Amino acid sequence: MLDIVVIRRDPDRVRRSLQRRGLDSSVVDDVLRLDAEYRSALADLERTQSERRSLSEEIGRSSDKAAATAERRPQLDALSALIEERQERVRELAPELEGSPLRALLEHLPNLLDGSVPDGTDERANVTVRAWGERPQFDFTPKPHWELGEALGILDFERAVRLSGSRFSILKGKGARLARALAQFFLDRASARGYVEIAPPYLVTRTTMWSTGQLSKFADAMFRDEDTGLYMIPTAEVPLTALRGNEIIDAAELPCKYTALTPCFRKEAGAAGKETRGIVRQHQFDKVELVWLTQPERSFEALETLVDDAGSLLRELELPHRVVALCAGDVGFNAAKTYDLEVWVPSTNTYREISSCSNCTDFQARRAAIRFRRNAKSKPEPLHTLNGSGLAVGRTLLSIMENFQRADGSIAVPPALQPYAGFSILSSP
RNA sequence: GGAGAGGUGGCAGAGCGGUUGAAUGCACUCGCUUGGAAAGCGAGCAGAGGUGAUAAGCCUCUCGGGAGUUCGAAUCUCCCCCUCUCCGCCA
Repeated sequence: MLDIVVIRRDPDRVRRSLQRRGLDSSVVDDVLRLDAEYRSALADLERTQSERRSLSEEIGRSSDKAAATAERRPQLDALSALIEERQERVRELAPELEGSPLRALLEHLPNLLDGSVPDGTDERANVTVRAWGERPQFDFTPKPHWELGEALGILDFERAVRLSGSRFSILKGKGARLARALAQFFLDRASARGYVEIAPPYLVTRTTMWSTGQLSKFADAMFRDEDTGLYMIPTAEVPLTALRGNEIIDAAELPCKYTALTPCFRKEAGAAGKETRGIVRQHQFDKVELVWLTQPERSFEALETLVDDAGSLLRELELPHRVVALCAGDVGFNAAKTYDLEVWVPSTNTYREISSCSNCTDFQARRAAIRFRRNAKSKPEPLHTLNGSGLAVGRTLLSIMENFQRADGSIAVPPALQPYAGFSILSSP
């Protein structure tokens, strides 16, 4: 949620950001108009409330309260009627009330883009910041991971479909073990870099989901239980970011860094027909997430650290990859700036997103009411939140399979992972 | 799922219809005191919104959430949520 005060004071900045995202900036005028109406209605209401309040206090002070009430009766009744009327008006306009037009507009305004975000409307305009590693040279034709996996008996798509339908997969034997090893490896590295490991709920309330900004945009992408109204998390970003919601954090405690391994559930409703093969895009996948809560002035520096935290995993696993700064049109709803980490996938001869690291500035913190106090005297203010994958287990697994495949269809395990896996070669049983 | 108890400021904990946004204690901030500290003393210290200069001041709202009764609600009524204890079920 954007700060309404910023919209009031610097509407041009908001318009510019919307335009860069390729969105209609005229909503800003609607917001300003509704906001002015709301504030004038609020002032009217408060004036009337104040009048009635002083009358009530007079009654409270008098010795004969019944007489005092009777005496002021007509005035009180008139004021009460007026208050009711004006309350109704305020209710219609209030930005904090669900269902009000102003709230609806505010809810759908994406975060302000940072100035350093490159221009552009879609992923073609994304800018490669740096690349790391040598792409593997094969003296044979590299196979896609699903072929390798099925041949090795570690991936089973047929039975997964039988159990749960399309976009599910089953890992078996050493495949399952390797996935577990990766998750463990990621968590250990995150801990070493100062992230506190959290085992959060995988089901969260609508309010929690709303507070991290998932609901306005991703509502139809999420699984939800009808009975309880609980949502299955699409990423651990949700519980980790909302973890400190409605709290006022001491500045000395910042930055707070959290990590969690969780399954992520996504309907992938908009992705029909895309990437139906393999384990690239699934309804359920495991991911280790990294989340920061920082002081505002440190958040962009934190973003660079976060990207390095995620990148260090790929370096250790010796997976060739690049870091891409998303262009204006490609940066998500919550984020002010995003870097994607893309890993090399030999079978498609392309880089493929394996981590997305975003600075959400105060956008989520405002919704979730995560605030901090600079010192004992100062007012609470929203802090900045960041999140990034560190990393997606399935996508890492498939990139290891493809990058480390050998002519005989076996797969070498990256040295860093071997202590976790307990084996160095994955071959047919 | 059943029965009971309870949800008040950063924490603990009073208040149970009238100037109470809230006693008291702890924590915290500032000052006095001190060689320095502790203790002691004095002052301050919830959040949100509006207005103002992102000041002071002023105004409104908030005592789990929502609705209601009343001139007036933390206090009374109803609904919901949550926590705790006991019982049941259970990985």
